[in-house]
Amino acid sequence: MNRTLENIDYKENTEELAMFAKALAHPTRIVILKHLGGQSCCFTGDLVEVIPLAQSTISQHLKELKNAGLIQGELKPPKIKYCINQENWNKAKELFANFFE
Amino acid sequence: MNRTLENIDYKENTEELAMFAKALAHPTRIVILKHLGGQSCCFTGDLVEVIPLAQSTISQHLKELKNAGLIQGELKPPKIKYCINQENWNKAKELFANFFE
DNA sequence: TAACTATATCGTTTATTTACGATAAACAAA
DNA sequence: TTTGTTTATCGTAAATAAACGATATAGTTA
Repeated sequence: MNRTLENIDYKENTEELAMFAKALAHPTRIVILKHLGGQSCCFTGDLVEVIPLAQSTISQHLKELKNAGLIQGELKPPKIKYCINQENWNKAKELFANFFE
Repeated sequence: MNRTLENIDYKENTEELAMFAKALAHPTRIVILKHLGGQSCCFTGDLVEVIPLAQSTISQHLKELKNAGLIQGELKPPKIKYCINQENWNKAKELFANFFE
């Protein structure tokens, strides 16, 4: 990490694109997003059954996707239904599309 | 990192997409790629002048982009001319486009 | 051959990420 | 109220990433 330099300010799009890319930078998170793909949603437990990782690990990945804004959780006690956040998904889609021309 | 579980095998596209995303997951690397954008190429030194980071740090980022296959270096002694690797760039472009539908 | 130039690599430090098991929290149902 | 279910959070260990300065390397030029 940067230790001695004051923070660089990149253009906003640059930061945002890097942020979305970081969210996609792990195969488990790609799998989760593919699972949620299109309009469909799912519960944490569904993912735990499909992905061979500890429940806590999957929860952690979900948190990162949520922090990046790509998904959102809706309370359906005692479960939580996760869906794509369509607005940010579209934003990410556009940022990548523009980036690649 | 995964310590106790044998490696999961994700589908190939999943791994590859995550790998490209990881390469894009830092604003400095986005800046570098934008700089190289389209067909134009540049030398390491050009980037060092533009980006306020140590030369060694930039070289490190270039190495990661090269490892991901997104750029390639051509010897123009004593310089090295970096360009987009168009083939892999297109592959990445397609993977992202498909992923986002 | 000796110096110069441009870039890569090495060694190091600090921060972040990824994984786990254990535990806590929120809510429903008994 | 107690129990069960589902998910998040905590604490921790190991790996990886990001930054730097110092040094090595490759190829020109003097």
